[in-house]
Order: sequence, then C-alpha cells, then structure tokens
Amino acid sequence: MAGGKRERLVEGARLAFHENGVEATTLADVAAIAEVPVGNVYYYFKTKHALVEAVIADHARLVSEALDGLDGQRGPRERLKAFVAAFAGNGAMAARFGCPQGTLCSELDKQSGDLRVACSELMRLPIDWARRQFEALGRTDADELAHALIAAYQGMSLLTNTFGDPALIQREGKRLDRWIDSLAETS
Amino acid sequence: MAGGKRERLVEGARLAFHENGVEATTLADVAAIAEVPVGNVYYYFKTKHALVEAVIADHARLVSEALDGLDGQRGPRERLKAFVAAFAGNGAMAARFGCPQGTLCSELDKQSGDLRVACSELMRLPIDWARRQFEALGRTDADELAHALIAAYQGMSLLTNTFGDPALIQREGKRLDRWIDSLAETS
DNA sequence: GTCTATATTTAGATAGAC
DNA sequence: GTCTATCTAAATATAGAC
Repeated sequence: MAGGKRERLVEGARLAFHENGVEATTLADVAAIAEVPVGNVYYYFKTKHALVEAVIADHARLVSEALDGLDGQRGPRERLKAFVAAFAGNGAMAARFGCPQGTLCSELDKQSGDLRVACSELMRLPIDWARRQFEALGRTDADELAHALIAAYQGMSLLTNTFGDPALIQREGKRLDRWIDSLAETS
Repeated sequence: MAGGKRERLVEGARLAFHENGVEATTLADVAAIAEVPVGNVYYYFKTKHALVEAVIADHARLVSEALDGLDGQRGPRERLKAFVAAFAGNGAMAARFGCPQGTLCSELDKQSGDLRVACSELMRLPIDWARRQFEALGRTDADELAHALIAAYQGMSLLTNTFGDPALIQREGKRLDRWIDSLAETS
C-alpha cells in the first residue's frame, strides 16, 4: 500500500470498514493492512472515532471526484445514465460487500451524533448531484426523483449483497435506464 | 416485558439489535431489557450467535404474519398498495432506526456464513410475496418488479434513517402507489 | 517521529452454589 | 431451573524508550 503512513491508514481503514464493518474492524487490523505498527496508529489518530471521521471525509472526496467525472457527458439524461452505468458496473463489489457509503451510513446511523451528521452529508452528495440533473431536465419533482434514484441504487445494493448476486443490480441498471429515457423534459 | 424468559430474551434482543446494532449490543444489555440475570442468558442460548439466529427466526415469523395479514385485500394491486401503506406508515421508526430486517441484513452480511443464509431467507419473504402479486397481475417481469419494489423500500428506509426524516418514505409511498396504479395488467 | 510493551476496560463465556 | 461470581480473551488506549 503506497503513500505516507496517514494516507495508508485512512485507505486501509476505508477498505477494512467496507469489507468487515466499522465495529468489527480493530485498529490492529487497520495497522496490519497499512503496514504500520499498532501503537503508531495513535500518533496519527487520537482515537478510533477520529479515524472513522477521516474515513468518511475520504469517502466524500472519492464520491465528489466520481461525480465530477460524470459531468463530462453532454446532457443531464446522459449524465444520469452514466451514473447508473457506473454503479451497475460495480455489481461484483456490491455482491460481496454492498455499497461502501450505504453500508457505512447504515452502521454509523446507530452510533454517536457527529458521525451521523458526517454520514448524512456524505449521502447528500449523490442526491444533490442527481437533483441538479433532474432540474436541468426541467422537472419540478427533481428532489423526489433524486431521492428515488439513490434509494433504488442503495436498496438494490443491499439486495445484491444479501443474495450475493451481481445480476440483480445489473438488471436494475437497465430498468433505471428505461425509466430515465421515459421521463418527460418537463413535469 | 411479558412472556417466558426465552421469549423475553428474543424480543429484547430483537429490539436492541434494531436500535443499536448486533455487534454493539451486549448480552448484558439484552438481559437487562428482558429482566433476566446476565449469567442466565446462557441457559437459554449457548452463545450470542445462537441468540442472533433466534432473533432472525423471530423476524421471519413477524414478517410472514404481516404479509399474511395483507392477503385479506381483494386483488393483487390492492395488496401491493396495502404493503406500501404499511411501511410508509412506519416512517417514524424508519427515521430513528431504519428497517428492522434491512439493517440486520446489512450488518450480518459482513459476518459468518450461516447468518448470511438466514438473512437472505428473511429478505426473500417479502420479495417472493411481491412477486406473487405481480404474477397475479399477469406480469412476465414479476421477479424484476418485486425486487425493484423491495429495493425501493429498503433504499428509502436507509435515506429516511440517514436524514432522520419520516417524510421521505411517506413521499416514496405515494410515488409507488402511482407506479402500481400505472402498471398494465399484463406485460 | 517511531515503535514496543503494557495498562485498562469490557465483552463473551463458564463454574458451581442453591 | 436460577443466579452470583469469576475467568479468559481481545480491543482501545497509553507510557515511555529510542
């Protein structure tokens, strides 16, 4: 694993949290993945809580970058379909571990307050992005459609993970493509 | 909390797992809720793993009963809309703790094998029920629609929980009602 | 800045009296 | 069947040498 020790710890924690959950991941696990001695973790992160916060911030950075990458598409309809194609293409990952951000939100919602806030800000990134696309289509129900799209993705990620079947989210991708095509330019 | 000690332990564990997560819930917590001494838990459940299995079985019983209750409706369209009304009516619970079955599946998917299997059987109950309704409508894409409906519910439960806003799942309920109304009798 | 050794806490699990 | 007291293992966190 490349990068400075802090970067390695954050990336290692992000991967381990996704694969095994936050609660089940020990700092010893993270230290081993990052190839950093256990005791040294505390030089970079005062508590496990602080490490979790850093991981959420790292997720936010990755999601923002991914969404920015979709803005190269010509129009809002193409951008929405590129979004769908992106997550449908990650079916194997969803089948094994679920959506990285969704599973994190699900677990941390049951924990202390400031982590909940950070999670909700993370989940708001793709919703706000999707709403802007629906607004560009002239939809007055853009907020509702944006929530429905992200919920469809999150829900099908959960089913894909629960049944270990990547085909589920791929089939949903095709269905959402047809749905996006069927939307009128204004509502 | 009423019932025999075993029933109290299962119900207490089910509630605590939903509110705080399985990993974060200690047997001491469960014992306190059930008003049973800590050491006595092991008389009824050899391990925490066994208690989790019992809780999943209890969920399966409750879900089956709830779905059976919907079969009093006249036709498949009415049954599907009664299903939607049922979960949209639980918005306050979803906002605080998410869907009981969904959060359980999300957490336990990251754990040992036989719990994953039990969770997938639990999640299959509403999907199979919904597929039968869509089949009764003559839809050849009943399996796809059933997965889409449950995914919409699960995903919107996650968003409702993440943002702590019951209105999200209520709005989705209305949207799904219109969707069910719009489906042709055959596909 | 880095790392080893260890302290502290807490959870799951057990032994055994009643 | 019931309950108290306790064991053991593991995880977070710290102290302090280098």
